[in-house]
Amino acid sequence: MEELNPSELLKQRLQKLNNIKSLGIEPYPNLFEKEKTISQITKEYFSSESVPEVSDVKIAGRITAKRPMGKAGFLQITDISGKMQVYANDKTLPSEEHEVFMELDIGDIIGALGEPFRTKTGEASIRAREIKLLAKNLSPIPVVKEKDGKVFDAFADIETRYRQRYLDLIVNSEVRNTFLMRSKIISEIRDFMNSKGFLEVETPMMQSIASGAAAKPFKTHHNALDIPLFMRIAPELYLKRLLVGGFEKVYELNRNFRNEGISTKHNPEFTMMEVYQAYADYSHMMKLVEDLFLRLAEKVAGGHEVKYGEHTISFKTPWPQKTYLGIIKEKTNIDFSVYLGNENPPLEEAKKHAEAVGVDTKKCAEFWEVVDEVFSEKVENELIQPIFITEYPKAMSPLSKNIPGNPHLVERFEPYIVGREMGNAFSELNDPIEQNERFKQQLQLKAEGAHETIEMDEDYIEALKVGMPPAGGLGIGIDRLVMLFTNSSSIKDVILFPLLRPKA
RNA sequence: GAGGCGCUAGCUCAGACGGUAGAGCAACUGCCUUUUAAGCAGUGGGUCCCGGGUUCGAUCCCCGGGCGCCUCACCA
Repeated sequence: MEELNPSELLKQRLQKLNNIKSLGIEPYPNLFEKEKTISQITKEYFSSESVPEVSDVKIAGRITAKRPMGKAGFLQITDISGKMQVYANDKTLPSEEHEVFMELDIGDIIGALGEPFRTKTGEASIRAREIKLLAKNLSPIPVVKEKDGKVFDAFADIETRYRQRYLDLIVNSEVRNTFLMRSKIISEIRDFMNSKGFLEVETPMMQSIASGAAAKPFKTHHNALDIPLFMRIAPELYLKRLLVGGFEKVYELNRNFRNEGISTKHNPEFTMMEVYQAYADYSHMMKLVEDLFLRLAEKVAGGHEVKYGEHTISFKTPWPQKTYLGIIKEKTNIDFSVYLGNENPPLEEAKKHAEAVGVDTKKCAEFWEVVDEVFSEKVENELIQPIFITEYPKAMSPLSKNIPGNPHLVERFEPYIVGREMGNAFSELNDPIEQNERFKQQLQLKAEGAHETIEMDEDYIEALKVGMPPAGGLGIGIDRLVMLFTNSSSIKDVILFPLLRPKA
């Protein structure tokens, strides 16, 4: 029990708990079998004016409002599907249960059995002839009131909402809806992928080399082997080992971990889907992305349009395409393509161009970092409607395959929606000798001070030497996708328990 | 990591030349047997985020710290 300074509220609740026990009633019974949700009951008994005559409707959920009147009273019960009133008085209930009924609190979980009826104002209700306490609430929940769509005394403190998400879920129905939607979206994605013949697989979350992306990993240690391990920053290289192994269409939908900042768009653990298809290339991945987003829009929003903030996003296919360097030129008039053939493109010149259009390049240590800075400052935010940005410089894409006949550009695209990168895809580099060279170039760039580079993975080169079929690959950030389809502005609003610093 | 803002009752928030605080809801007591932001009457409840300084006196002023939010940086 509570040791230190039980609050007055807690003392009162504990007193009630004892009262209930002294009546011989178990305040935390083992089981109450719920047969129907509130919305099912509503549909079944209250879809017309006249309520069918039955006496044994069973309802269970949490008390979220209480309107007592003398020896009678109404309780508002909320379950996962909705809300319903339960009415009882000293005639409808046995005397002992009536005694408990009178003592019930907002926050208690109860089950009730009784006949459905409409009150004189027409509200769907249950007249209880049996009420069972299922869990006594000792720590009061926020009480939110509502009238005509207007919310009073909203539970709004963001920090408490995230730290005690269960209260947020109990009290704020739009939060509950967002997470119901998240589950639905993820399940739709799996259905979609499975229906296209992709196999869902699981590859290591703990890896001895954190490669496959450019990011800082979390480090841990395995005691028995006495080796360092890293939480994965991407499953990419393992999934491609599976292509070597003969699987032809695989995907993994699970967590990645990156030891980087926290923001409205970043959580250290986030959900990613990666897809690999052998005997395909990036154009197949484009089609897959278009079809997937359109299907999600149809399932979630009932059409090809989704509202996000002030924007209405249309997922009609096909999406437009623009090349990476082309759109930079279009928006800034800087033509970086003239440097493509240059082995060592001049950093200072890039900075001069960038600064001329007002881009701060202080942090950039390398030519292509400057280019990418220009892209994110001057282009990204304007890509509201779905678009594919294509043809990335090879130097920025160490795992992708060249465009045939073009040694400087790779077959790669990134889908952008509402100014955000939603994914990354390319034709997978399967030449082990070239891949080895690309890893080495990454090491070189790192030595020159580039901030994020991809780690060398020699074991992966070994796999490629066995032979990987030509393939297209795709990664999609699922949290951001869910943000888009749930009209959420912070990633914390689509992650049930976002990382927060522990309360001291 | 930097800057800005915030932290007062269980919840939402007021407030005070610096003299240890208040409302609504929730809770408690009484009345009320179809209410629905139920109603009426009454009652209780606070280390005013933490620590230090100034002061006769700090929740308020100053300094330091904690946590959060927003913006920026990095990425997805």
